[in-house]
Amino acid sequence: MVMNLETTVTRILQAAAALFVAKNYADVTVSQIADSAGVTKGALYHHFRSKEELYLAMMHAELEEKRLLFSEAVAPKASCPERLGHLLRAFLKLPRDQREVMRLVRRDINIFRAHARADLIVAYQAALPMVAERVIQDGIHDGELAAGDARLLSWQFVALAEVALSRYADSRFTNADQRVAFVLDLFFHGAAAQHGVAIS
Amino acid sequence: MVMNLETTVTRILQAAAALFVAKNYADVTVSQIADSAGVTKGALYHHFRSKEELYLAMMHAELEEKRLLFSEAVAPKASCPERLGHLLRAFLKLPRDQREVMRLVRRDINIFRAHARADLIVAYQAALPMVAERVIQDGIHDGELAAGDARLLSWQFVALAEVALSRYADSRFTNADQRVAFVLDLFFHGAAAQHGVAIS
DNA sequence: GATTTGACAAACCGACCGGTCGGTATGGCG
DNA sequence: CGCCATACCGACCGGTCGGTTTGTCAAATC
Repeated sequence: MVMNLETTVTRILQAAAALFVAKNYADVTVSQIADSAGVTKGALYHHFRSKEELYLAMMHAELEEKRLLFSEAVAPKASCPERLGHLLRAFLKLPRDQREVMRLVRRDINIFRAHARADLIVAYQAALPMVAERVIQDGIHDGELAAGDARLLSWQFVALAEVALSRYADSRFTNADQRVAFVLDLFFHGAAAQHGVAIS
Repeated sequence: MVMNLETTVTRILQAAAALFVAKNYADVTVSQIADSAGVTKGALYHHFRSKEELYLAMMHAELEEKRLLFSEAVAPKASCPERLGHLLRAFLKLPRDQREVMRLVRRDINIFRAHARADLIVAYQAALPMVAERVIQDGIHDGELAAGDARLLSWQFVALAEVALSRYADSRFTNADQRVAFVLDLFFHGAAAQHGVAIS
């Protein structure tokens, strides 16, 4: 026994991730997931008690993976903008559908009961906003950022980054550096025209 | 004949809006919509050919309403920040579920076929981002904003505004003015600490 | 080598839901 | 009044989908 248990489970999780990114929760059937993973529905239900449990397992696995990735990206000691730049670059290096997984949380958050929902939000926040929040908190502490609510600012930062990753934005940037610079500049200095700013 | 045709249709549309805000497209049944509107499913299907058509009709009606509202809000001649402030205030004055309707577009956009999807996106963009875009374009033209892609900037602005409308943000602001000022300040001047800025 | 156990397959079930359809009520119009 | 169009009702159907049940086979256990 055991044997390729792990490969089967991970194959199911990967198939589920791909399908849930491509289609709505309700429009993805467990049969499709099973087929896509090369197993039968019976096998799938042998490893997961329900469609919901499978979805949640997939999301938590993905989010934990991202959390580790992003945490490492901002780990080096550097200035606040540099570290947020590292974060953005780590995000950009992900293949498109890996990035899209982050979007699922917001899309599907209201289809689960309160308990599962809260767990998902916690996992999502740990994966991305809280990583940014810690960097921003350091930035506030070091005087690189104006005093303010670090959590709110981190969400704002993530929101700006997401827009800069949209399909429309794809056509506006020629490379990743440009995109990163744009987001950082907007977040730190805003969109107003510079009228000869004096930096101390 | 005719008579309360209009009231029946609008009651169905309103019931649909409320339900689709509260639950996923797939989790809202047409029977629920009919019940909530005080009619039978037969009556509903007398006025709408399908669930999808009903949803789309509801969304287009809502978005057109918002488009008018927002367009009026930014109409007065004023500075770019002032006009964007008007836009934010118009948004804030809406009851919560009216605001949430705007979120539906992003949530449900990928459950329809290409044609309906494109229509929805156009209606959404006309309702909010393009209103902001025109203001931002004027701002760039008048030198209030740094030169840049007005469309991309408008999306960034909307993204910032949405975060500032989140439930968490609710707890960080005591009144609407504070919220508006926060978003405007962040959008125009960024989050960096001010080191004695000289404005011409 | 008999038995247990876990991984998987395949057929199946029950509930639900979008959509249909035959029919009724109402009210304008000639 | 007779005729027709439109608003609306409510029972019903076909299909789908999450989940279950039963069976099989191979590896582990004794």
